[in-house]
Amino acid sequence: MSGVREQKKQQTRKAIIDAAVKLFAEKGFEQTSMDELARAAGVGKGTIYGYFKAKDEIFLAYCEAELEFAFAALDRKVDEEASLIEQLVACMMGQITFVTENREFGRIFAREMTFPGENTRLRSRDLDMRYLNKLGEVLGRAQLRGELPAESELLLLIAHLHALYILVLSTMYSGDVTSLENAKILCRSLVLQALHGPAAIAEAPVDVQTGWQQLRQQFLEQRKLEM
Amino acid sequence: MSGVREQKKQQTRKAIIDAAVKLFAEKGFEQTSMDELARAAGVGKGTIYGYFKAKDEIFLAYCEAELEFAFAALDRKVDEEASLIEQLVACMMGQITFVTENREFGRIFAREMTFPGENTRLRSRDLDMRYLNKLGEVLGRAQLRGELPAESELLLLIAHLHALYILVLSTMYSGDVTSLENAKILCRSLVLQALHGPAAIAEAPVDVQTGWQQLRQQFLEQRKLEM
DNA sequence: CGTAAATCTCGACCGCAGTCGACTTTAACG
DNA sequence: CGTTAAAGTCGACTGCGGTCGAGATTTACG
Repeated sequence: MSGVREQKKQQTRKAIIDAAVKLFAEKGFEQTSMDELARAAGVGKGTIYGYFKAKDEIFLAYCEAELEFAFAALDRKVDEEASLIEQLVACMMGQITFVTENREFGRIFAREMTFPGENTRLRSRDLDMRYLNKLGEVLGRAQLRGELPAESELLLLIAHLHALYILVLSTMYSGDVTSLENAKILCRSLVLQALHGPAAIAEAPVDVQTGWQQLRQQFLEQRKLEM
Repeated sequence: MSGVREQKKQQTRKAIIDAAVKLFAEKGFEQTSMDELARAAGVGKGTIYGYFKAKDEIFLAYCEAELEFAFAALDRKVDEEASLIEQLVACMMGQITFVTENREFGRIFAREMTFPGENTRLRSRDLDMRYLNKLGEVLGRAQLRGELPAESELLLLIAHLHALYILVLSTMYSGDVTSLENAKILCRSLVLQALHGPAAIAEAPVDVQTGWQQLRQQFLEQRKLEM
């Protein structure tokens, strides 16, 4: 029962993740082969599969480490005194910025989180629970402040906002939105609409309106012209 | 210039797609190898890559054919006389039903549509434009009927509804929603909220409220208990 | 200790998607 | 026609993710 074995296992696991973090960052996920990874970690290829079911899973482990940073940053970024909308936009943009820092990384991550395969389902669930909780906190505080009707269904609202987040992410991969500023404008417009109904934009501050109009114009032109 | 060559090309292309439709339906996308597909289509494996860049692309071609049915069905299903909400729910459920008929098929499709890779971007854009247009029609008619404020930003609303559709799809793959009925309840609740604001559920008909409450309960239990 | 069982490690191996360049068929032109 | 260039076809081959079972290492126990 001397933890020799357990200790070694932890070491090996760490060696694999460390090697993965290094290689994924250096040359990308797709471009890193399992053979390389095994060599870099100083273990046999088969050994890796004793620790992770699949390459994707290593990737998610890597994500978890990275996500610590992202969430810590989020806590700093979300100003509890700001308006509900600004807080929500900050939440969404925090995630989007993070995911978009490495485009390829982000796509795999987003795909796996949004439409998880059988083997990554539970893990992805854990991960997005954290984000959902964050949204819940923000909404809960707003409800206490009276900025949100008391009879709002928070869970439904969370789902709603999560949907908008996924959409914005999607537009960044489909090419409809190409900059973080535009993503932010889209976030703000959508959140506004979600909280204040279909006519929200018409009643919004001028800068939000013009921002949206520009985005709208870009979208229409792009969809017409391209291909 | 005698179209002999062109004609043959069309034949070959058709043979490949036909074989793909047959095999994909029979044994699934992942389980069908390119060697098999080539043999079934009566061509060499390399030849396929003269017609399609990658396996995914054959898949999308297959989708396009299937989608014809789905859209035709959609036109039949969406009752222009029904309330806006029912029409929107019908749109969403039409897509969801279609995508979910073959789970694995649906996941690949949803992933590729929501977070397209470089090579499938344009094609996926075409495909979802059709759905977006459909939503636009429904919303446009509702606006004329006065069921929607005149100052609504239709494009933003379309984006919004599209987001909700993706979310519902996502819940079906993350395991939070497991039946089409529940998906429908979620759709209806979300659409209601999107059109009437955060307090919409509280003002909704009783059956919608209880449906949502049950779904909510299921979700909470599942997330607590599992794993 | 010794030894048997359990656990862990490894790289040869498998099946697959996708490439390559040798080969065949068609088109173009004198 | 004959000849040449272009277009199309093919399956052996490459590199990959993932498996497997033989062998090494640790544990449990007499």
